[in-house]
Amino acid sequence: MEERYFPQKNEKEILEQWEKNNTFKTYNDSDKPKYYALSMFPYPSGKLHMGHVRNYTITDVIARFKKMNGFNVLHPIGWDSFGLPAENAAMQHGANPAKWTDENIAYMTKQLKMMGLSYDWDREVTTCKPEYYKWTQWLFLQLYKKGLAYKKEAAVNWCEKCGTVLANEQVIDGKCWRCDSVVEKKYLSQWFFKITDYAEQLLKDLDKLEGWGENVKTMQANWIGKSEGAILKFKVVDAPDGKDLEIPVFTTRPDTVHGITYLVVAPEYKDIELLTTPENKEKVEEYRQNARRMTEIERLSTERVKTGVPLGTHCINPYTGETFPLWTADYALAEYGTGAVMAVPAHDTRDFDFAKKYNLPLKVVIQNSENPSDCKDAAYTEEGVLVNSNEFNGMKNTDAKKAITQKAVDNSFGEFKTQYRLRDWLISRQRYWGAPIPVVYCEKCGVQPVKEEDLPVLLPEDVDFSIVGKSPITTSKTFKETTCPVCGGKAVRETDTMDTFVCSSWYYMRYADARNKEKCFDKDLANKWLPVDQYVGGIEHAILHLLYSRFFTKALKDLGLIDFDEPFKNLLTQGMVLKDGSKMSKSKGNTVDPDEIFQNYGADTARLFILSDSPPARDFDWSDAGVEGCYKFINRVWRLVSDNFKYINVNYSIPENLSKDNDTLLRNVHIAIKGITNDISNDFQFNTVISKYRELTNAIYDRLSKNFEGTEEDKNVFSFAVLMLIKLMSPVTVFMAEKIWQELGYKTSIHDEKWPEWDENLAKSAGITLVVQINGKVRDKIEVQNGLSQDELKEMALNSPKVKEQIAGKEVVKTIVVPQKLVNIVVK
RNA sequence: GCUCUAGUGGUGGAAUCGGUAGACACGUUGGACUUAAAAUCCAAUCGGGUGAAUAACUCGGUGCCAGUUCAAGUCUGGCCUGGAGCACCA
Repeated sequence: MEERYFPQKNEKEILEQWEKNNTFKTYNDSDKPKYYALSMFPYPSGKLHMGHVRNYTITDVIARFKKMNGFNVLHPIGWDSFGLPAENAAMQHGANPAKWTDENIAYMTKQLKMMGLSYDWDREVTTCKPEYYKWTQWLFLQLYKKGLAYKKEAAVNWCEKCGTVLANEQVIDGKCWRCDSVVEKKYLSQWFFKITDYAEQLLKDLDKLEGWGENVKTMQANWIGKSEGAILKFKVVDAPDGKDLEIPVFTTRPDTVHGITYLVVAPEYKDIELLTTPENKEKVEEYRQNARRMTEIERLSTERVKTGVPLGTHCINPYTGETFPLWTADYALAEYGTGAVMAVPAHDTRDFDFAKKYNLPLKVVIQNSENPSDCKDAAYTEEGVLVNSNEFNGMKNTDAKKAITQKAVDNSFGEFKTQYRLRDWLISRQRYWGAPIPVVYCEKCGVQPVKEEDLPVLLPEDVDFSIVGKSPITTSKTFKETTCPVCGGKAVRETDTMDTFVCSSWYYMRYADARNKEKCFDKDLANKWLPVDQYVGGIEHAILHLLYSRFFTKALKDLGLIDFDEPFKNLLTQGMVLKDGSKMSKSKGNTVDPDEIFQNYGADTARLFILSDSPPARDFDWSDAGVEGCYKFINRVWRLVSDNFKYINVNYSIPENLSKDNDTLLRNVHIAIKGITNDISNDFQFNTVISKYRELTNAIYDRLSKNFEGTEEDKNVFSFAVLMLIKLMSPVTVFMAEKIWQELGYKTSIHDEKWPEWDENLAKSAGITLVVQINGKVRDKIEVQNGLSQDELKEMALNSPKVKEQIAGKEVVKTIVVPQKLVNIVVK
């Protein structure tokens, strides 16, 4: 055995063996229980970054641990390979997006293999390949048939720089999630998925997801944004052309209805022209133009003073008979509720600000009886009792909500209503590098889905990427013109492609049956492997990918394609990889290239280090010294074996009645097995797992340095300790463990070994340190043997000379004995 | 503003049930080995105080203020600070 460990040479050699022996292939038929471990699949951007390394290492260790614990583990990988960067590369360097993507995948595949990840490469999926996107298109057609995919004209988010529309979820602070440029509003006809049909289920089923972090669940709940309230309708009394018009509003505060002093409609409100008097027309029109020109950022700014203009018309309040004016103001949002708001300045801070600016009246209808407010300086938004509200006076406002809405229901001017903030998912993209939306437009038959047997609708290759301002796909001469699947007449293809998040909303199901040419996947296989037992990825997908995937799962279940209704049972959101306290990024120039680490220290060091310093969910600060430390530790373990090779007997047996030193080591091994197993099982605390590797290593070295004579007993216990250490480390330092295993003469892989078990009686030290406290302060520590009775412990504590000295002349009030731990003597 | 999350040495972080605060490392300092260096090994390392002392002892200490308890990093109430998400959502 070599004196030093040479990662570069050994890792390469071992990789070749694993590949040859198919060590990590997953078979569908197995008697073992299944376990599905999954990392969020990467975008093939060119090279792995440290975030990838962290993500894949965490999942890999979980997969290997579960495999050693007797599970049939599915641990696949693939490529989220559609998307803009490939297209941008094509535009900038004249490269073909497919070629660019393929080259990146090839390089990153090499890197992933170098990391020693236990993937079943036979299940690799690549979303940009026709054999995959055929099924993305097929699923689109199923959703279309169910009415869950539809086209509508709407105000949508437009990113000029990316030349495409974006989903709501992809607009961050009014900016594009990808390129950070300001998003504009455009009115376009676009394809949507009806995710809002599932708003309630998506919200309710969050409760089922016990293995998800509270942060992710609340983020999703906030995004879905459920509000219970009422729709109340108000008749317009003086519409300019004498029409009978009604304005419905959504409110969560029907209890304040008697306090309405005006009503606001959004500038984009559909009937606004019918509600405007001729005298006000010009001003209203001007205001609407302005509102339209404003960017989301300007409009959403809470700093901005509220503005608006009166329409000149009025409504009547059916509860009071009072009339009140109509205004338009951009603090009312067209897309939420009905686009109209009843304004109660006394009890809503926004209405209060607006009323104050335009000198609109306010009317108090809720009072706190102990501390009444006239609402002159601020709106009163707390709970209270109704006043100035006719028959509802004296009622608690929480009760009044229901009673007042009920009155509207009884008199047909309102209803109970649950409102969600979630909007439908806009999936059209005016880009080339995505799955074409499989529909055609026929002059006679209108919108028609492509026939399933004609899938996939292939991306054309005769496209020109140099033309700016339109989707490259529209430059194809062959793509657009086609025939109608119904009448056979002339038709044109949809040139929009699907949001890449559609592709990634079902890839984890495809892994169950990745090579199926007849179906998107076999139902039984999907039901067998899913849901994913452990999903690992970045928090940045807390809403986007994770919400879309949940929607897909529910929709696919309703389509009868699967039997489960949540895709990911447990979710681990790993923290970021930082360098010098801030996120690694090219622009900051603080990146560390994984290749360099693999070259200089080997993949084992990278794996060990990235798990060692922080728990997985927390941010991790990369330090060169830390890498160095891990590399040293790997060599320390290697030397432990190589320097003491002569003492190792793989067919060891542990005799009874060990010497004290050997007994201590034996116990330390059992303590380590127990601790490491628990740490992995309990939230994957890999940082403490690695400290326990070090503790055990230290304990074994300790044994060697004291009275180690190389007797049969010494050798047997030492052998046991070393072999267990290597096994415990094998999910993390995968190459070194395998190499040592081979050096010890094994012909099979250590990665097919069973996880070690511990003996509960041995997983504790032979004696305990009894802590003796007086009034809760530590005063003495006594080494005692295990298993003494409470009285014996108490006796020993009271006999301690230090204790005697301290309690002399005082009265012992009480003595508390904690078995196996401490005695606390309370004195006065 | 609302929601979630965290706060422990010089640093990363440990600490099942409330029971020795600071495991394991990094860093630093000193030492051994060496002609020298690297590598390796050993020791010290929360702060204050008493002591000639690397002896012995003692007090304080887990963001702040209270409380519960024999005992609080851990439980309860109130605050402060950082991070994240949402945000004129009626």
